[in-house]
Amino acid sequence: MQNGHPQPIVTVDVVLLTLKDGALQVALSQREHPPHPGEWTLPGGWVHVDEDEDALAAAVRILKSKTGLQSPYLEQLQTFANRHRDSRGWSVSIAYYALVPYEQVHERLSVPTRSKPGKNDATHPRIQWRGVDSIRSLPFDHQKILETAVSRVRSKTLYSSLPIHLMPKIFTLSQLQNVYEQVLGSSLDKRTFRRRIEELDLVEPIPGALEQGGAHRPAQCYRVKRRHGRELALAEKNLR
Amino acid sequence: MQNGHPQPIVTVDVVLLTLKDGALQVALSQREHPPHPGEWTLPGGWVHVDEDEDALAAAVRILKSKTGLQSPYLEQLQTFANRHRDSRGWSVSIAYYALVPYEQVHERLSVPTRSKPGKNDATHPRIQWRGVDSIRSLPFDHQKILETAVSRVRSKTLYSSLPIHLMPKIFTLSQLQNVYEQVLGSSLDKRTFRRRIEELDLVEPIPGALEQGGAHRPAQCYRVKRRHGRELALAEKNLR
DNA sequence: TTAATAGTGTCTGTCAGACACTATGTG
DNA sequence: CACATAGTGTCTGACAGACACTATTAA
Repeated sequence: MQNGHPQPIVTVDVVLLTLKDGALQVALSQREHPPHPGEWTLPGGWVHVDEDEDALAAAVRILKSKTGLQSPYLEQLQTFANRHRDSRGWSVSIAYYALVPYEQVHERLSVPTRSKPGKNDATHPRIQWRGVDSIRSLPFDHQKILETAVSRVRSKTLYSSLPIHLMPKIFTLSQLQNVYEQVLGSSLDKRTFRRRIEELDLVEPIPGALEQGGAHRPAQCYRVKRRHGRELALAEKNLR
Repeated sequence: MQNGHPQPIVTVDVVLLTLKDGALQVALSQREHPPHPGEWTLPGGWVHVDEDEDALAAAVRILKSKTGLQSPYLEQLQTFANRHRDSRGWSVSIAYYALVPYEQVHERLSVPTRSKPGKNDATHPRIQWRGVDSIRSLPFDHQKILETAVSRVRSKTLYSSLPIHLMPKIFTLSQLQNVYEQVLGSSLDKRTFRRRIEELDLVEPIPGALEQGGAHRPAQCYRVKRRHGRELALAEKNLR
């Protein structure tokens, strides 16, 4: 209650996406409390006005507490706010989407934390990965939030370097092209793809680094240029 | 307070834009109460959980109460949410932007309502139009919200038909091109512009309607095709 | 006639897609 | 050698920008 007005509930929900088994997958988290106890939903939570500086900080905190992830690419998606989406009352969900390389998730969720042995994180959150195109319905309006996020990621993939945030630190151009193709669900022409990547000027070859092992010509290894590193991703603004 | 968590304040702010005197202008509304009493800000207000169905409905209500406008093009912009933007506490602003033809605003704000003579709307809100590029600072974080909106409108103008919502019901292609140029602040090639408009397939010539009067060849009059009328605009979704 | 704006024809440089070609590793 | 994938050369059709040209009115 503020100035005589009852206030809506304010939450932040995060659509965390990764590429696994050749498909775009979303992280679902199991709810502990009503409404929908035990069901799998997008990771979300209340804004904590006493500890969160802003909505982005709330998203970072929630993502870390529910998945252990520290700093994936994170960007505001859209706000979903109406009377019916949550049975507890008129509610606002400031939705974010996040991209993370699967190798990074895998470390976090399957390997016990060695850095602080005294701290018990065995109760680490229950996360389930689901292919985004196999999900038919989710509690609240999370299905719609998910669809909005996937649609946004796919369309930004058409004209930006967004999928770079799904790559490991070192990768080849063929691997990068595969990631684009898996996100979009369609194949791309090799020459055109490489021209685009070169124009974007976001990656650079690692001198002398070649990927050996295949029964074929070894591939040049690339990395993201410094100024476009993952740490800067948080600060990136909407292009349009 | 919900579930033991103090809740943020939730408001909706609207960046209402029009084209007047050859430039993009924004509607500012004079605040009545603290904080910043008497100062000019973006029209905004609380979400009323008892009367608003959703955030869009709140934006419509706020816009109507502060400007008298019924149904301009209205679309969610972005949500600004942090601890510092409002001195009353941790606050959320779900920001919208709206486009309206100036002739329509002019009717509403300067002509007394004749439809319901018994109802007094003489106390109609104080609105001031300011060129968007002449504004250097606004209270709260409204400067940033304004800049985000203007930037979004300009970039969408580059690849969409957004400025159509700034046009009167009947217009010529030259007038439409002028509007695009005024929004963008740069001139466009006539041939290229007309090709684009034709491809978008959003407007149609009005049979037999020519704009007479000038000392030159009369221009064909156009209108927005039915399926793209202003009444549908509210339901339109983000392209990307 | 001139002036002014509406509207069209058309050349040209750029560039994305297509695809063939060369390069270089393994077995 | 065959084979597989990496990486490059290059043709071509589509198309955006540029701009000249025609059309149609008023005075």
